[in-house]
Amino acid sequence: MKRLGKDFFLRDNVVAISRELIGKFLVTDFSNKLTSGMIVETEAYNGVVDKASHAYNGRKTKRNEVMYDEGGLTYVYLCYGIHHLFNVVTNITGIPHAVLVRAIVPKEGIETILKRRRQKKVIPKTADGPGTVSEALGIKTSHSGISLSGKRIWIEDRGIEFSKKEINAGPRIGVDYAGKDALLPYRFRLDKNIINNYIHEWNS
DNA sequence: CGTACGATCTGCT
DNA sequence: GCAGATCGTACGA
Repeated sequence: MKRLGKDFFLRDNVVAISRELIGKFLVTDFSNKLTSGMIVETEAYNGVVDKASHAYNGRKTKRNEVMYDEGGLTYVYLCYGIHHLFNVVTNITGIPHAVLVRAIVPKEGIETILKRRRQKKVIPKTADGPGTVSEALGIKTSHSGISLSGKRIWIEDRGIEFSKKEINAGPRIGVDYAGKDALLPYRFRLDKNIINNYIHEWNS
């Protein structure tokens, strides 16, 4: 039940961090409603050399400037005019690495999560996809640039470990424009059977 | 200033 | 399987 500290996010290897985040718990606490879920899918974005990254070739705008800040901050931006996508900034100041959280299995605050998602019960699609993750946890673009050491959003290690075999690596979603980089195995997801087992176990 | 489009989701077919 | 929704952001003029 320990919160991941800055040292975890300040490290250099964003791909390794992306894999290690599988099985950790993403927690939010907005207006006294605590909600959480186990991270089961992530994607790594490898900074200036990664064509799929917002920071490719040193690109820096008002939207993505937090990526250049120190690891352990959030980067949330709007996609397709609707979806708020949640990322964790990693590496030291000046190196714009980030990990996109693509799916979680809801754990705490289920009632709040279902209300936010306008659903009656937890199904595999409740927080599967980056837009739905943010909706389930109440994360919006206004939460970009805040610290994971604060009281509103953080990540916990609750001692759940998965073997390499249980975590599949593959190409990232929706980055066809990235050419060769679109093929890199920077997407990590927990085995679907294991995910479904947790969904069942935590809702019965 | 104007315009094109995206690290997507949903509902309908 | 596919189209429509929907709007801030980036970038060129």
